[in-house]
Amino acid sequence: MKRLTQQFFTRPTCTVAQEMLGKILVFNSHDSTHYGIITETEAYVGQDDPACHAAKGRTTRTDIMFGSAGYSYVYLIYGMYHCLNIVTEEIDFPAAVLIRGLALICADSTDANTSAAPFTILDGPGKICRHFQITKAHNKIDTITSERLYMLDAKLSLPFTTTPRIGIKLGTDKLWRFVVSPHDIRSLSPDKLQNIHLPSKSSKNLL
DNA sequence: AACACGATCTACT
DNA sequence: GTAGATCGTGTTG
Repeated sequence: MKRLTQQFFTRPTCTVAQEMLGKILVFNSHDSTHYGIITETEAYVGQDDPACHAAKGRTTRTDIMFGSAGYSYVYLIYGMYHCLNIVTEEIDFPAAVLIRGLALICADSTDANTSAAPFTILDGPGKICRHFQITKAHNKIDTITSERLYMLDAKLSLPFTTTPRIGIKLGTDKLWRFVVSPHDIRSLSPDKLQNIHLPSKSSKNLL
């Protein structure tokens, strides 16, 4: 599987957010590697978007959003949860995609005799970072080149719906949240998943 | 230096 | 449906 390139992220944020659905997020914590199929995203698009953290201009926190596409933007919300974003668009245009949902890929799900739901679904940006142990220590990682945090193109095409963004007060008129339904996640056919070769040392199939 | 509040989640009524 | 946890950041003085 190929990694997502900087060109992938250097495009209109809503396009990137939609196309990130079905891609594989990879994160190496100190003791293990986590994989998840991205199933929900939101776009935050520039200074004209009142919900975007960079709407009021460049600050210490939002500086990363003005930088190169493909960098991580991790922030603490409500004093207790972290949220993971990927910076998009050209330099000096502050925008990012918030990763809100994942279908976890576990080695345990490789048992072909198990007909139970193969995926654990993490719905919510805080849950994702809590599970992966992503913190502000992982802010400003270049996911194009990093071995710690990056994305892979599994060539999956998933249907999705478009809704207003969640948890914001301004900008709710924009339909910039993109969601794959749990049903469509579960109905991912095994033959498609067989094409997913995780970049482990043994490089064995997922299923 | 003090203050208000947020791209959330959980528990409880 | 509503409240509370909890703290970094940006703004104001």
